[in-house]
Amino acid sequence: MRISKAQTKQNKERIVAAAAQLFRERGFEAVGVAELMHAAGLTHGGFYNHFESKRQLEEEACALSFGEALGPLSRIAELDSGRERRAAFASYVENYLKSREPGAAAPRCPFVVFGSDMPRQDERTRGVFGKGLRDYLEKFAVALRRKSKKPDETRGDAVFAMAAMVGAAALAYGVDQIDKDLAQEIRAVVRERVIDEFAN
Amino acid sequence: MRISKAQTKQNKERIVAAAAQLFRERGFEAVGVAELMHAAGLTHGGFYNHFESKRQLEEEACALSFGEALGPLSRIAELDSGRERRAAFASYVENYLKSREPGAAAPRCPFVVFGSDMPRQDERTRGVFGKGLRDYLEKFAVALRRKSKKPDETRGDAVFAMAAMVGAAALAYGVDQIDKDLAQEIRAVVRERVIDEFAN
DNA sequence: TGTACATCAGTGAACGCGCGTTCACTGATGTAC
DNA sequence: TGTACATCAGTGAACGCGCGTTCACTGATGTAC
Repeated sequence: MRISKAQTKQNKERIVAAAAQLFRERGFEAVGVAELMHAAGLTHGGFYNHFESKRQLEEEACALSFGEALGPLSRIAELDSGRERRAAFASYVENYLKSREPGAAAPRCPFVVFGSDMPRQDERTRGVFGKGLRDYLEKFAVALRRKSKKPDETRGDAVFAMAAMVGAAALAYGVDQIDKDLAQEIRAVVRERVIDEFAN
Repeated sequence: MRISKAQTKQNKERIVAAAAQLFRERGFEAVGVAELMHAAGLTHGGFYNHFESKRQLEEEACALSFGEALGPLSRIAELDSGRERRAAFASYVENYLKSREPGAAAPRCPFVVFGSDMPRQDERTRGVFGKGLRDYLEKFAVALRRKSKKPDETRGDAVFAMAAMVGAAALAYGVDQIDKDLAQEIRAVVRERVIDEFAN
């Protein structure tokens, strides 16, 4: 049965949204086209009415994930008062490295999840990752700017803080199921140090 | 044709060694049993004479990788002089975050590569990861110990430095093919800050 | 030490399952008059 | 506005390929006498 244009557009958006979430939970390879379509309330046969291939969906899902990740950071960067920015940044770090529920397949940081797969992705998807990371670091630096620091020092702060957060998230996720205490310790240490060093 | 016991043992070791390298280069799923056996100079049919399943090989390859990763760090931890330890640690960080050749599928840090896949691995493999990380952090802390610092502060230093290094490696690897300058910048920033903060 | 037989690592064809992709078909939407 | 036809998103069966796994077979090793 033919579907209205509005409905069609909405269906595609639901597919990409479902893909962004599932890919972030389990990675590209572990989520199949049929499961994705089902998660969007459709059947697998119609997939190729919307996308040329699964890889193209991977690209669009990446782009959506990075866009969503950038939003909250942009809002911090836009705050005028330095005090407010630092308070908001502290909350951001708290949330990024808060302890996860045991069984919860929480939507994860796209940089952590997608990074490992980039070498085997299409050039276009890699471009999306690169742009996502550049934009993210840029906003990160703006969020961390201080009158007392030079711009390139702030840039370094952003790179270093982000690396520490991403590394902590990656390591903690790896041991979360087998050694919850260690996962918590890693998150707590990096959370406190990043906040101490860059939000106070 | 039957093979001597010594030869059999050596063949198995070659399979595990090849797997450790290939898995670190491309991840578990992207490397097939046939390719692995071929890399070890054998044909795929004999695989199950050595392993119950591909997953069991994944576990053994993980264990080998973590063992190999621990060695150099242990050697640093064993140095008596603090000055020597810090110099050796600085070299270690330099090497860990040195720029990679463009096409080189360099053997990567097992924590970066395997972490993402742990939630979908066997409990035993997750155990290997957990033990690998605990041992690694322990040696890391010993390598960083200083008379002027309390043990739990040193522990925090180890967790934080390792998170930053792992995060930098993960991010840099993700953008290495698409934006080499950004990858280099991330490695350089974290390399210098980790060395400044913990090796000086 | 030499001989006869059992063992078992290695080989390569084949199996079976899952997954990405294709296809014929359906029927409501969109369009032309 | 109403009617007739073309379009095309959605459906579910089917295809084909790759990969993990199995299997019958080989022949040198290991062992028993």
